[in-house]
Amino acid sequence: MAYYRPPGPPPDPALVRSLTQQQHEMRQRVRHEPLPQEPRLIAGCDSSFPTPDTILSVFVVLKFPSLELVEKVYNYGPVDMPYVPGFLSFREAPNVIHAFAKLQHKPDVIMVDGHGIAHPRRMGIAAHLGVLLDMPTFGVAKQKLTGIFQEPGIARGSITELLDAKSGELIGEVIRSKDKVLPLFVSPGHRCDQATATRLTLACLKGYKLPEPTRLADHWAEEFKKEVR
DNA sequence: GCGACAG
DNA sequence: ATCTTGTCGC
Repeated sequence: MAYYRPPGPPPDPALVRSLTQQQHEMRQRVRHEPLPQEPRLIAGCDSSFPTPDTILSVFVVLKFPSLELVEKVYNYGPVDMPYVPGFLSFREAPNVIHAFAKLQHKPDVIMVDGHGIAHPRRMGIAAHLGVLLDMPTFGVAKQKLTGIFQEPGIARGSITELLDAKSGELIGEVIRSKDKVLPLFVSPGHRCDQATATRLTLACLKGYKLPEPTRLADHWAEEFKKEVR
């Protein structure tokens, strides 16, 4: 845990206002609903940074529910936007979109490494990408960004709700994906609902803390990183 | 006023 | 996210 974080360069107030406005507008386009049909292909998405100013985004596509890997692609490019909590998508989405375009097999749903609506303005990167790609998406994050919750039981499969501290609104679910490991934060992005996000996450567990789509995207991000260095 | 703060 | 060794527990 990061108990203390040294102060980084202060984010430009004007930029933050602009990005906040963009999120409010995009939020109006988000829809929550079940998938039209059971997915045949599920994708995993993740990004890494080979150097401080370059980003490498990865997409893996797996058959569902067998979880057999059918494709993996990546895109590598420069990053301009700095990291500001709550505005991660503006820094990563552009490159992620380019990686998605390289896929030969378009998935039925995308599992994103990060939050869906479990975000201050309900626009985490999973929701953001869902709107831009007009694809069903949901987020699986390793750390909480916002909300309150009770610690789920230590047994794999235990689940508790992630609620907005002020309104009490359900913004996600906290899932113990493996015995005794820190829980995951799962929330719908776009064209997906909480029940589906949680169900698919559980269906993609293979004994590791991370579900296969995200775990493999993470793995290949490390492998591809060697190629661009 | 005091914390919290995805990747 | 990224930089990093040894170490604890199943």
